[in-house]
Amino acid sequence: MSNPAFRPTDRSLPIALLRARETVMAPIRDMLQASGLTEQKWRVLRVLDERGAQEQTALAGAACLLLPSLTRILRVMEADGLCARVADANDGRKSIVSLTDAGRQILLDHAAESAAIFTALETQFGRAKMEKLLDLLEELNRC
Amino acid sequence: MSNPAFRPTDRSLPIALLRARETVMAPIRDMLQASGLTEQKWRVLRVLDERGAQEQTALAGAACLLLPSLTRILRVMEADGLCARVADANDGRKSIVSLTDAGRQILLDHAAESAAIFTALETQFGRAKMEKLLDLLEELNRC
DNA sequence: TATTGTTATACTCTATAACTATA
DNA sequence: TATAGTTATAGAGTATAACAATA
Repeated sequence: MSNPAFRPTDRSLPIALLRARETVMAPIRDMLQASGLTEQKWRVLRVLDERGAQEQTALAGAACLLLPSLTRILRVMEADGLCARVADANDGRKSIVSLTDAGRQILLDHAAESAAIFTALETQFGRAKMEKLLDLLEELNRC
Repeated sequence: MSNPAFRPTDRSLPIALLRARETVMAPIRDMLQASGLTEQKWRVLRVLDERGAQEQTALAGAACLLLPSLTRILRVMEADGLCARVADANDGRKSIVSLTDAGRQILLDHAAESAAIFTALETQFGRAKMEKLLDLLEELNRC
C-alpha cells in the first residue's frame, strides 16, 4: 500500500525531529505557559543569556527566528521589561539587544524546573544516549 | 556572563532539535514551495501513504497536528483533490481519510527529489551517524 | 457521559516585499 | 550598492473552548 519510494516516517529525519521535539517540548510548554512566555520568547532569553548582548541578525539566527518575527517579539519583550535595545556606537544601522535584570530573573525563576524536566527525560532515556544524541545533533547543525 | 543554571543552547535538546530541523528542512521547503505544498500538507500526505486510510485523530497525532488544524488542512486538500473523507461505516462519529490518485501522484512527483535531498545530507553527514541519529530519535519518540 | 470531529475565536508565527537609514 | 532593521501584508498554524452528532 505504501509508496516504496519513501522512507518510513519514523526514519524520515524531518518528521522524526519534529516528533522528538513535540515529545520534549510538552512539559516545557506547560512550564512557560504559566508565565505567559512563548517558546520563541524563551529561546530569545536563553540565547541572550548564553551569548550576551548582540545584534538582532545574530540573535535571530541563533534563536531560529526570522528578523521580522524578532522585531515584533522584541517590541513586546522590551515593553515587558525583559530586554533592552541600544544603538550600536560604531554602526548606526545596528542595535544591540541585551537582557535586563527582569529578564535574567525570569530565567532564574525557571532554572530549577527547567533542569528538572531535562533530568527526568535524561533519566528515562538514558544519560549516555542523551549525550550521544546531542553530539549528533550538534554535528548535524554544523552541516 | 551566562547563567550556569542552564545548559549551553547547543546542548539544549529542544533548541538542538529545532536547529537540526531548520537545517534539514531548508531544501525540502524549497521543493514543496514549487508545488504549493506546505510542510503540514506534506506530512499528511506522507502519513496517509505510509499508514493508509485512517481516522483523523490518528492522522493528526502521526502528522504532529492538532485536530482543528487538521480539519482546516483537510478541507483544502480535499478541495484540491489530494485526499477524500468518507464516513466510517461502523462509527458515525468518525470519518476515514484516504489518499486520492492525485494525492499519490503528488508524492510520486517528489519522490526522486526527496530521496536525493536525503541522500545528499546522508553523504555529507555520514551514513552510520545518520542511522544512529534516527535510531536515537525513534527511541526518544517512544518515551 | 464520553468520544469524534467541526466551528469559532484570538493569538502568534511565517514568509515576502517594500522601505528607511546607514555604511 | 549592500547591509541592518522595520513595517506591511497575506497566509497559515496554535490553542482553547463550545458545539453537534454519535456511541
